[in-house]
Amino acid sequence: MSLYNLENFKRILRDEKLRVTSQRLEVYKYVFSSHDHREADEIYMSLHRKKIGVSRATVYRTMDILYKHGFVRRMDIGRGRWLFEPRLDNSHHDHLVCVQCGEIAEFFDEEIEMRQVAVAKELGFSLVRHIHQLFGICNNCREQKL
Amino acid sequence: MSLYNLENFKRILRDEKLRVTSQRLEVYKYVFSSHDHREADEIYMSLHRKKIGVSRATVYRTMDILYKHGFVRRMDIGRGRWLFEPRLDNSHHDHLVCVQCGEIAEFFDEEIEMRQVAVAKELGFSLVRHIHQLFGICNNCREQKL
DNA sequence: ATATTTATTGAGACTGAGTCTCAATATTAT
DNA sequence: ATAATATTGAGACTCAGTCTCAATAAATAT
Repeated sequence: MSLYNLENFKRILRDEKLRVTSQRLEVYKYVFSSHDHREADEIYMSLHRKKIGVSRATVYRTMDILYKHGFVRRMDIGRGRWLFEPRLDNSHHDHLVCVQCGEIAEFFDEEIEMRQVAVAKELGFSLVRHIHQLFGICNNCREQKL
Repeated sequence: MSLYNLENFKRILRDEKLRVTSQRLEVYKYVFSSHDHREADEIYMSLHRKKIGVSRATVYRTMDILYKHGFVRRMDIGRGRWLFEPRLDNSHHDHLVCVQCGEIAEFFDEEIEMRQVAVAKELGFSLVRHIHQLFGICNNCREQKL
């Protein structure tokens, strides 16, 4: 059972003195309808195709709320673009992306996490956050090349 | 003595059948005049202030050439922006950025590098490249807060 | 319930780093 | 010197994302 169900989102909105609007709920429901990583514009277009009327501005604004309250993760994919994914549990992970087909795998490595903190400390920094993305070629794509 | 001196750049241009133009040389000279990490537009503006006439388009095009031929590194700082730094040696490193003052430190950690390859392999990928940025608060900024 | 207050929405203008166009110009080869 | 062709630059364009502001809808007070 995920912490992040619709009722929880409504509660947070109320706590923050934000209004519970049908648009916000539609965006939430769509984002949490799968585990997929999506761009904000993709979300807007999908809702649009499904005849669910939520403007582009509202989708972007709602994704900000979801991000700021920890409902979704945000992955910088360059050129000013983000990929959002629903946060289904509280575990941290980073991403491994296939440069051929775009497939995304998630990883978490205790050793890397610890070394990051240590490296920062050695240089006189206290670590706040990190971006870590690996790019490679997945098994599928490698086989197709042979 | 760095591999990357002006003569070497000219040689590469000739080898690639690219023309040796005063604009390209000016951009090169400016980028290699310090170790600083700069955005393309900063480079354009600096040359402009120094009354060195190189258009914005040419600065961007020249930075592409420098990047593609390994003269500079490029660091994605989000929202479609890049930071360039002259590559003064062949060693790989990643960055640690102070979220308060923007100071940039460089790091290289053998352990992290090895784990990245291992993690990718475990998930069925062969690693091609990675983005790894740490964000923290530097000693200076921490002290100023006290 | 109804009125009042005020947050939210949406169409479309705007932003800004970066890219592209194409006529004029500069470099290289002959 | 001339021909062939790559490069340049001014400014238009791109595109994800942000902002504006009048109209609308939620929440609150009466």
